[in-house]
Amino acid sequence: MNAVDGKPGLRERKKQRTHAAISDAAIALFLEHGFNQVSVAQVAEAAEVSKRTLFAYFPTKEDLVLHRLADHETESARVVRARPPRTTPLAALREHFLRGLRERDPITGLNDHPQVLRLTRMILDAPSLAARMEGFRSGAERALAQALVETAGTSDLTARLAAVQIVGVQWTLAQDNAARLAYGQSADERCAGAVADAEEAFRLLENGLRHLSRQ
Amino acid sequence: MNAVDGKPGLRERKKQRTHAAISDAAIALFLEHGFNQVSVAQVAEAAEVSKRTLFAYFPTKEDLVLHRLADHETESARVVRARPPRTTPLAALREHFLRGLRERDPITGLNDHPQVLRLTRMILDAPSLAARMEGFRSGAERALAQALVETAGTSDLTARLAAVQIVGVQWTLAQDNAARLAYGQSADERCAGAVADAEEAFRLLENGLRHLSRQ
DNA sequence: GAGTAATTCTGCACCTGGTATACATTTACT
DNA sequence: AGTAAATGTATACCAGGTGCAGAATTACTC
Repeated sequence: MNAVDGKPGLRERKKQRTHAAISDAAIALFLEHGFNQVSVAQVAEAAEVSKRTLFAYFPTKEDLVLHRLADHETESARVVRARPPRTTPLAALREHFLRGLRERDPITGLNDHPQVLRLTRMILDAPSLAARMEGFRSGAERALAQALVETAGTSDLTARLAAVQIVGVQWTLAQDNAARLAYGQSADERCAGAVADAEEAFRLLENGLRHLSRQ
Repeated sequence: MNAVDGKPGLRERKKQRTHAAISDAAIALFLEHGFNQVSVAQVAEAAEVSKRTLFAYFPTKEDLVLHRLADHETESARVVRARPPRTTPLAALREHFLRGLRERDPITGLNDHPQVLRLTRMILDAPSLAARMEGFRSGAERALAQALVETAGTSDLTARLAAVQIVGVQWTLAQDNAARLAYGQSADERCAGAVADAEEAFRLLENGLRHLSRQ
C-alpha cells in the first residue's frame, strides 16, 4: 500500500495478478491432465514463474487447488455468530444450509456446473487433496466450537461435541449430493431429495439417535 | 507356511522379525529425536535393512508409527456387529467406551504410561501423523455406517449420519482426555471426570442438541 | 528525476519420501 | 543337491519442498 492513500500500489497489484496467474495455470493443467500427472515445475513454467516463487505464493501443491475453499472453514462459525436474536445455532445453520441448496452453493454438493463437477472429481480422485479436505473439516469443527462457546454459553466440551456432530452432518449431506451428481443426476432433479435429506438430518441432530434402531 | 503342518515357516518368522525390527527401530528413533528429524534412510540403517525393503514392509513413513492403530479403525463397527441381542448400537458402543476407560485403553486417551504419553505427543506434534489419524477417523465412520446398515436396518444416509456423529463424539472424548493427561493430570485423577463426560456425551447423542442453547 | 533501501524474483544446489530396474541372496520344495 | 519362487539390495531416479546468494523491481527520499 502507498503511504498516503489506501489504494494498493503497483507491488500489491502485481502480487495479486501473479497469485491468480499461478492458480489459474495450475487448475487448468490439473483439470486437463490430472492432479498427480502434473508437476509443480510444469505449473510454474506455465505461469511463467520460477518454482521458488510458486512456493512463495502457495505453501504446498494442494493449496494450488484448495486455497479457494479455505474460507469455508469458518463459514459455520460465522453463521452462528451472525444469527438473528432468539435463534438457536442449529436453526441458523439449518436455514443457511437450505439456502445453500436453493442457491446451488458448491459447498452443499448441489452444483452441477461442469467445471464444479470436474473439480469435485479431481479432488476425490487425488488422495492428498481428499486428505486436506478432511483437515478443513476439523478446522471447521474447531471454529464452530469456539463460536458456540462464545455465543451460546455452553461448556467447552459440549460445544466441541455439538460442533463435531453438526459439521459431520453437513459434510455427509454435501458428500452425498456430490456423489449423486457425479453419478449423472442433475442438480434440479436432486434438489427436492437433497432438501428432504437435509431436513431429516437436522431433525436427527435435534432429536438424537434414540430411534436409530429398535433392537 | 509349510505345506503339511499349519506352522509358519522360517520365511514367515523372518518376515515378522524384520517387520518388528523396523517398527521398533523407527519408534525408538522417532521418540528420541522427533518424527520429522529422522529420515527413513536412518531408520532403515538402524534396522539393518535397505530403504527399499523398509518400504516393502511399510508403504509410508507414517505407517511406521501408525500401523499399530490400524485395527482400531474397524473397532466400533465390530462392537456394533457383535452386540448382544436386544441391545441398541448406541448402548453397545457406550458400554464399550466406558469399559475402555476403566481398562485404560489408550484409544480412549485415558492411559498415562510414559510411552503412551510420548507417542501421543509425537503424533500431535507431527502434522502428517495427525492428518493420517483424521484418515483413520473417516475410515471408522465408513465401517460403522456399513455395520449399522447391515445390523440395524437403517437407510444408508441415516447410517452415515449416525456414524459420523458417533465416531466424532468418541474421537472428541478421547482427544479431551489425552489433552488433559498431556497437561499433567494422571489417569486416575481424570477417570471420574472422563466417565462423567462420556456419559454426558452419549446422552447428548441419544437426545440430540435440542437443549444446546436457549436463545 | 537520481539514488538508495526494502521487497521480490530467480537459479541453483540440496534434502527427503518414494519408486523402477536389474541383480544377488535366501528359502522351500522335489 | 538342485531348482523355482520369493525376498533383499544397490543404484539411479523422480517429485515436492527449502536455503542461499545475487539479480531485478518497486518504493521512498531528497
